[in-house]
Amino acid sequence: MSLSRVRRVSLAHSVSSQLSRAIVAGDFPAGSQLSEPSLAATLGVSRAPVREALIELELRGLVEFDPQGHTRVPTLTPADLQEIHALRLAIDPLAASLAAEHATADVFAALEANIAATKDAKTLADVSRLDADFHDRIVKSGRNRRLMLCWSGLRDQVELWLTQMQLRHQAITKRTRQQTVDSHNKLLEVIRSGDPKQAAALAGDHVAGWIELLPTVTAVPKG
Amino acid sequence: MSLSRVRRVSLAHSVSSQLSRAIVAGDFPAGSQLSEPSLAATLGVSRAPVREALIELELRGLVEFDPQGHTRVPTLTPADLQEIHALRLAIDPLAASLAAEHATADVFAALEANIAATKDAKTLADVSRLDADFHDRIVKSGRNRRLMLCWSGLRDQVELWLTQMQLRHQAITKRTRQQTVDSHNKLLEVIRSGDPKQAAALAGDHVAGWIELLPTVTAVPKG
DNA sequence: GGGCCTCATTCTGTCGACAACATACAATCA
DNA sequence: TGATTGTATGTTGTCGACAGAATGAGGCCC
Repeated sequence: MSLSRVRRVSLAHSVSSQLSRAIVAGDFPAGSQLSEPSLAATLGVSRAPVREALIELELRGLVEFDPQGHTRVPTLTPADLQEIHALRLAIDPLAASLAAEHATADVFAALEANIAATKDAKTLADVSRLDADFHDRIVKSGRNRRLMLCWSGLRDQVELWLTQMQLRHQAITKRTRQQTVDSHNKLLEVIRSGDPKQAAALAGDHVAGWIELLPTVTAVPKG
Repeated sequence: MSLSRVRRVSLAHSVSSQLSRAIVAGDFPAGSQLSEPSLAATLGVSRAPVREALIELELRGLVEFDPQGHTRVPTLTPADLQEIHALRLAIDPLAASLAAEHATADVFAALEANIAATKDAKTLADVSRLDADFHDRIVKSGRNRRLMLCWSGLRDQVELWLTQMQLRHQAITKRTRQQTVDSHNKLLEVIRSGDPKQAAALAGDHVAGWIELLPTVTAVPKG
């Protein structure tokens, strides 16, 4: 039997990850207030870890503090989404180019598995989750911690936006799914080829394509 | 007389800004441990606001938590600087293109004043501060909060790196200064022209130029 | 009946205290 | 002497408590 390193996990971290999952999943309506005492009571901890988690979530864009100091779930507007997309148009090409330089075989395997899974996706939530995971692996393979930090914040906010638009359970069209699969396949191949510039260019196209895809899905909310 | 909104400023915010200034200024040696009790005693507050400030500083990259939970001033390596520069190569063009779309007359005035001040810069610290301010205004004029957040973190870390390299008081050559002035002038003009694509391209060149400039100043530390 | 004042509630910001844990050092034993 | 144990100190993670501010309900006066 091999012993593995014991890692102590703080309550604040548990609260943070639980809260971020809950917020992204839509457990709290947009604009609703998160009171520290009530969260602390619900989670069975004191206010201190809750407070620390909220500070972290604020910097990640999953909650915001109003002028009175109350914590609220932000109501993401089209302008917010535009901000996010503008940043992604700058970030994703960098991620792809770094991946082209540093990615290893196991990354490719994971990306292939991800694409295979995407072919079975039924809802927008499935595609979204798999897409986020796909880009997660690309970003991580680039080995740039600061880039990862920036990306993870954007990713969570996109997920939150999907939830707030009530798009999570909308069925996807074959065309949307196929488009995603094709796009990811191309991205994977160019990264595997190891050409940073081509990878960056294609990643930019990928994001731009996704942005253009949005109106078609937002046009019919409540699938 | 016009009344401005009274903003209550929390101790945590004061601690955060004081600490970030102190860290960037080099008051704490690289790698040194920041103990909460001692900081709290020095600042005359309890540990709670100090803790909150440290969490914020960690997400901004000005401190890091080691596995034991101790807070340390990160020792920025060349690899860190490379990470930062890679991100800036992606971020700055976006900032410039947004500025080209949204910047107003007062921004141009401020940028002109900044360039004028740069002509009198004596040390690398001067140039660095003015350069950071120059880009600050460009980023802010783009009206993308998420971009501003990302940028401000990078800016502080670059400042910290300059401090750790003991480059702050190094005299600058006329050539370096002139190069900065010329580059900023060109950037200002292309932003003023309102062409986002050109602005983005030029901003990328600007960052790349600055990166290439670095070896020449790091080659002779301790001016 | 409408506007104003008071009060109760709730929340945040801050504080001091305690337990668990890590680290360094001194003491002990083979 | 060298390894091990015990101890003392310092630090973090967490908790409960309190003051000040904001908010809303309810009563009161005109």
